Amino acid sequence: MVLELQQRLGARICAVLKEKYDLAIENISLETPPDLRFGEIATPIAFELARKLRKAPKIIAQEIVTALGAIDGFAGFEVAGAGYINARLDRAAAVQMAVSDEALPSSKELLNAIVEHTSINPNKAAHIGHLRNAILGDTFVRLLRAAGCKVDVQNYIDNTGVQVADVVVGFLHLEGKSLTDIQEIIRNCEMHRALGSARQQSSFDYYCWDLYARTSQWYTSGTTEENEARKRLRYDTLHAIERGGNETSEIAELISTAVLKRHLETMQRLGIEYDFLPRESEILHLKFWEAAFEQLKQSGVLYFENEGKNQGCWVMSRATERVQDQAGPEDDAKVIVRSNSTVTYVGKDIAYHLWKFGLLGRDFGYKPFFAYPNHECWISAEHGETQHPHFGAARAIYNVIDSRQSDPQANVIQALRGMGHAAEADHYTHFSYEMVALTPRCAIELGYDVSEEDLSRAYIEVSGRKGFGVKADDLIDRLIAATRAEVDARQTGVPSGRFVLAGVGTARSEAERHRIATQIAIGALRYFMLKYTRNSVIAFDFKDALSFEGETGPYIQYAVVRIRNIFRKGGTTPEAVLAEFASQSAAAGKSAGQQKVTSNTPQNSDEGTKCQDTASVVPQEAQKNTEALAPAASLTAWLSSEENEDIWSLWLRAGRFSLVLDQCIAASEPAYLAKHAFQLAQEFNNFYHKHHILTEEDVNRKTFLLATAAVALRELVKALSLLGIESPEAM
RNA sequence: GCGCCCGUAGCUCAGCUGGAUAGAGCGACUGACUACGAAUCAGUAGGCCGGGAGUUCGAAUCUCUCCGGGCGCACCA
Repeated sequence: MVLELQQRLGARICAVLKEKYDLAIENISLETPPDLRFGEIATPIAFELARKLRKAPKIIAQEIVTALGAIDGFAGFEVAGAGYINARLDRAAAVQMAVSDEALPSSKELLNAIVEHTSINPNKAAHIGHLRNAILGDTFVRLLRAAGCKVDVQNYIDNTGVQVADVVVGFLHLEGKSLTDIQEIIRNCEMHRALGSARQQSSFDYYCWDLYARTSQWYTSGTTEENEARKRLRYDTLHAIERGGNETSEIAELISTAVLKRHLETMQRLGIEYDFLPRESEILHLKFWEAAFEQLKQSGVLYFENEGKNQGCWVMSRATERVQDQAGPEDDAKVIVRSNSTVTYVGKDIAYHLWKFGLLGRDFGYKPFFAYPNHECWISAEHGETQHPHFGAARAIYNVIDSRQSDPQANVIQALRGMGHAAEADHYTHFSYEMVALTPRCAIELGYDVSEEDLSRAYIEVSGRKGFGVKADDLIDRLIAATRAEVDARQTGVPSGRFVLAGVGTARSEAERHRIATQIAIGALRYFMLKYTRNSVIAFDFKDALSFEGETGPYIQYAVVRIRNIFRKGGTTPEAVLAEFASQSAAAGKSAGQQKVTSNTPQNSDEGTKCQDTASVVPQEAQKNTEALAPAASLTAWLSSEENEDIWSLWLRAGRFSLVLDQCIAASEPAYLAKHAFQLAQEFNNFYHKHHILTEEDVNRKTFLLATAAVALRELVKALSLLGIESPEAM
């Protein structure tokens, strides 16, 4: 609603500037004034034009205002301050717009996009850092889809790296396990899992977490000779895995696949699903790099270095500035192919991204891998199924990768551009975010040894290698336990201050309690990860993450539950109320437009009768009284009176959704939506305390208040669902 | 040494492309539950927006510089 009106106003101002001053200004900056006293939309355009036109801003503003005339949806314009133009909305009209829930303007060309996120090395359990990645990525996917974009979700699996080799070394050489032993361990974990045993017994990824940390330590814990032998073992294992077709690579595949399944299960708890899992092993075996190498050589992006420190390597110039007159080797260049003719990580990444944009001329094989209730997730394979969906060849890609990787990401973009794929380079977004670290207090709480130096820091980086961090499933389990305690407390009538009314705590089944607790826990977790903007480091602390008050997911969910309770108690539904309110205000709007008051009383229409019988003892009088005023007039009065400013403010906030969505996508920043949802819930709670809806005697006003609640509900549920947070029926 | 990010209330953070009186949450203190459930609401206190200079009618926001903190910059993967 607000977005639409802003666009309308912007276009009109644009036209005025054109005809009046012959100025072609594309983007009229429009903003939200700090206070409703200044109207709903404002523009400082007159300030910008002051110098160009050599006139005082105030005079320009006045000229524009007079030239604007009347615009549909606006009540008027005025000049304020030193030259602001403030626009006041036609509040009754705006409310009607908000009720109709306008379709989203699909302003964006319908881009076919790939969002890649999660991408956890399949050698250990997921930790809180991975949660931030996956939640950010998943939420962004939801935002893009809401805006009408077709999105494939990919989760890149580096199953041939040293990290996997380390766990293989651990199993084979530290634990002396064989292939069949490992199969047995995995089977055992799955059995324990089915029985609902504790995480330590039932999670293969937890087993690997510890083993990986032990192996990492083992490499440096022996004598110098021993350590060297161990390192050799490590690289022999790595190379065997990369080659494939041997028992070591078979073990690696077994481990990484089992851990990957655990990751998908963990993420599924948060409502996160994937479409395709491309694996590094296929990028290797299907010779993606060889195809890319040819293209890179032909385009001249890579060149062979004959001297200097990178002698014998294929390298890529790093920076954009090419100092031509500077002779000699470019030691600063990025090595893509080593002197032993193996390819670096960035090289493989370039090949992979050429595939993403459909520029490689090769494709993966595809096999189904993981079944979600509503769709299948596919995985790359050397020899896939003949029938499979098509991935890749996207117009835009978003890589959710932490900010430490911005250098290699920039390298890939630079290579694309150098190869002449400028459009692709422009649509390549490194969706970067800062890490999740632990506060020293949290680290101590978890029982880790914290050094003196770390104690003095604000936060300590998590490390999978050291086994230092909070595992994702542990956190989710703790959250569910905490929310479950709250749900039970509200259930058994142990009140947090208030008497629990009979009937309020109607006995809920075990399954129901569990479901509610889970919804709240996930809501708390997702909101916690989304409320910070991307480039702020989250210093993780259980106290903050386990909080359900204030700016949290449960706060917003609670507002939803409150609204639902109102409708439940009132014996009506949001849909019915909105339908009634819409027909009422539409009819009234028409009559008001004709300057005539009709005797039409929409309250008596069949739609609205349900909520009538409980309240309104004096329907006849009430109708008589409001007849003189007519719903439109009273609506306008309610929306503009001082003591109802909170109601109008709530409607206005509710109408900002598409504007916020636009901003989120433009800035790749889901936190804006999180903020919006919280503010909306906050305004609703304020409204809730101030106006008691069900005891309102004026039936027209009661309908109006119910409609306000209904729109708030609709917008809250919509915003929450885009944040991946469910709206519980009860709490 | 080079590059990127951060520095805003006691703490954790918002502040969109420069704009009107710098906002939330937590914590502290005061109040409000026999109402549609208080996982809530109202109120009070708390700020040279790291320092300095510049651009501008106008700077938390842009530029430069200094200070403080974090992360990158390998033929590792």
